[in-house]
Amino acid sequence: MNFKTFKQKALEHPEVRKEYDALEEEFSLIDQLITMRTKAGLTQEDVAKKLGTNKSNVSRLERGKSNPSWSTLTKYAAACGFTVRLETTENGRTSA
Amino acid sequence: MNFKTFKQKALEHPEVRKEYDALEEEFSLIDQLITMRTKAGLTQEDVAKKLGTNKSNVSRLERGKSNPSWSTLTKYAAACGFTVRLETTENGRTSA
DNA sequence: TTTAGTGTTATCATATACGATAACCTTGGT
DNA sequence: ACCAAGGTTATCGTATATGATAACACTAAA
Repeated sequence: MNFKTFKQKALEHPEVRKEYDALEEEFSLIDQLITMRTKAGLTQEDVAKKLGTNKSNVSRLERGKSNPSWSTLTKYAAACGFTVRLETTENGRTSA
Repeated sequence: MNFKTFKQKALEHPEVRKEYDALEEEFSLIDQLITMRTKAGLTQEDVAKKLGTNKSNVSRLERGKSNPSWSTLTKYAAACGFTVRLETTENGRTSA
């Protein structure tokens, strides 16, 4: 069990999850995908069904084996009960 | 001249830009792309060169004629001097 | 240890993003 | 009116994202 797996597992526990939510962390796109699903308490198959696809494809996405399109990210997030937005940061300052 | 065009034009003026930066607005992905480039003071051709591609493709992207991949968004932003991040918002609350 | 649930990998087919090129349109300056 | 800069559109080729299916791996619980 590596750290990423550990983190995702930990999020399944309400207390951990609660503390975690308090933080504003920055991590990889993949981490964010997995975290959304974990927070939603869904399996890859659950998400796949909502997306009208298969769990293998969800796995591929979460394993970073592809370079997802914006709509894929949007749909995946929606299936997990999230909305997404592109946060852009100009060299130095943060912005719209 | 429609509103979107007007907004982009307005951003070229320093005073407008300055006031605009103060706001945290939320708009479409395309708006964000165009705004990044406008803020950077670059032409589509400028960005295209930095990306190693052609202005026509940049136009296609900004006109919403495609469904860009995450890496395309990242590269485009970098060419404009920005970094991007996927902001995920869980139904109701905001999160990582 | 077997089993069920979950996730992973491999492979193929199809849709589409992206690059290249060329022609065209729009607008501002002269 | 002309011109040049910036932006748009059309089209084609290639790479790759995504869907479908099937086989495999891992873990926890009985």
